Amino acid sequence: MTDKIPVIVICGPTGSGKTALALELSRFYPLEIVSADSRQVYRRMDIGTAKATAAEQAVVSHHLIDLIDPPEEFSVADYVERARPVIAEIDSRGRVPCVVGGTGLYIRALLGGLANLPGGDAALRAQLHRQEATEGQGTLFRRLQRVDPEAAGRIHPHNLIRIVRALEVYLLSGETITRLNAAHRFAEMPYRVLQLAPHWQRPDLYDRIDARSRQMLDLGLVDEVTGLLQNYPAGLKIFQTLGYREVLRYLRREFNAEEMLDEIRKQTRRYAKRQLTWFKKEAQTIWVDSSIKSGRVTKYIDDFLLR
RNA sequence: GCCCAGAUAGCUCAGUCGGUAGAGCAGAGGACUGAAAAUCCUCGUGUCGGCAGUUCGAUUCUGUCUCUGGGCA
Repeated sequence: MTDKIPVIVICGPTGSGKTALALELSRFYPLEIVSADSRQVYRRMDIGTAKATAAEQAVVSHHLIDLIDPPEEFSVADYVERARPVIAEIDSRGRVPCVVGGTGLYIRALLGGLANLPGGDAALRAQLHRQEATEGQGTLFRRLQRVDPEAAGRIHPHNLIRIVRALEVYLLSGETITRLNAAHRFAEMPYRVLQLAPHWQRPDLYDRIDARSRQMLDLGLVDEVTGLLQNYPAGLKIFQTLGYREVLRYLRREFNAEEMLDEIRKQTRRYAKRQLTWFKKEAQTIWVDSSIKSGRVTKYIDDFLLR
């Protein structure tokens, strides 16, 4: 029980001040930051992912940032595999790992473990998508109904990505995703966790998102995307990233500058809402007044670390 | 000051041959186990600008007032 490594988690929606809070806390506690962000793992995606700046990274050690180049693929499993040893090392140095990020699935998998499923197979996925395209909409869903009716009952017929994944698991392992997941339920619990999330009134959060969207453009997001396009094809997955895809459409003249900004703001608000839905569902999330001055955050941490 | 056109959901607008109304967008809620900043689902009651008249019944017709565009002086 008590020999479990203590981990502080700062999660929550984009723009809620997770990074700032972590930096602030690192002045009072021997923290090292473990990013939990599916886009900050990419090099050359700095502005649009609101990555901690070099100066900020110099103040506290940051981990799991800038791991791979844009053409490379990355998954939850890669994340967990890399994060686990990093956390162990931080602990062995007598410091406290502080997981900071908004990618809910990564955090859940890190803290709860991942079921023993086969990894993603790009070629198989492409093949399945081809089947859907040639044989008509609904083909894969009907196939899933035959193979794993329970999964088909859970997954909406339009949610192709999920349908493909469920079929992929079956085709690669011979076992259904339903059965493989059933025993697991994110129940590993390898760490002792304090999970905090900055709390905001919705309009205030949206104001922050609006301001940050504009700031990203002011800092040169368009140039960042242009630079990426000079080196990589526009078909890469990273160009589906919020912010980057809107800039791409601007560069293709589908948007003018104002429409691009509006679209980034809107999509970011929607993203924040999805994140809120995710973290609200996790009962252990403690929503805290984000200003450290209230003393509430430090109280939680003191209690947690002294336990 | 006069003439014309508007005033309906947060926004843009449609509509009701008189039986209290519906689209798009915005917004809200939700799902999620190797693509997760991805992907997917659900949700539309609002003094139909105010007041009065006609009518069994007015958001709809009539009058009047207010406001907003545009035009003429």
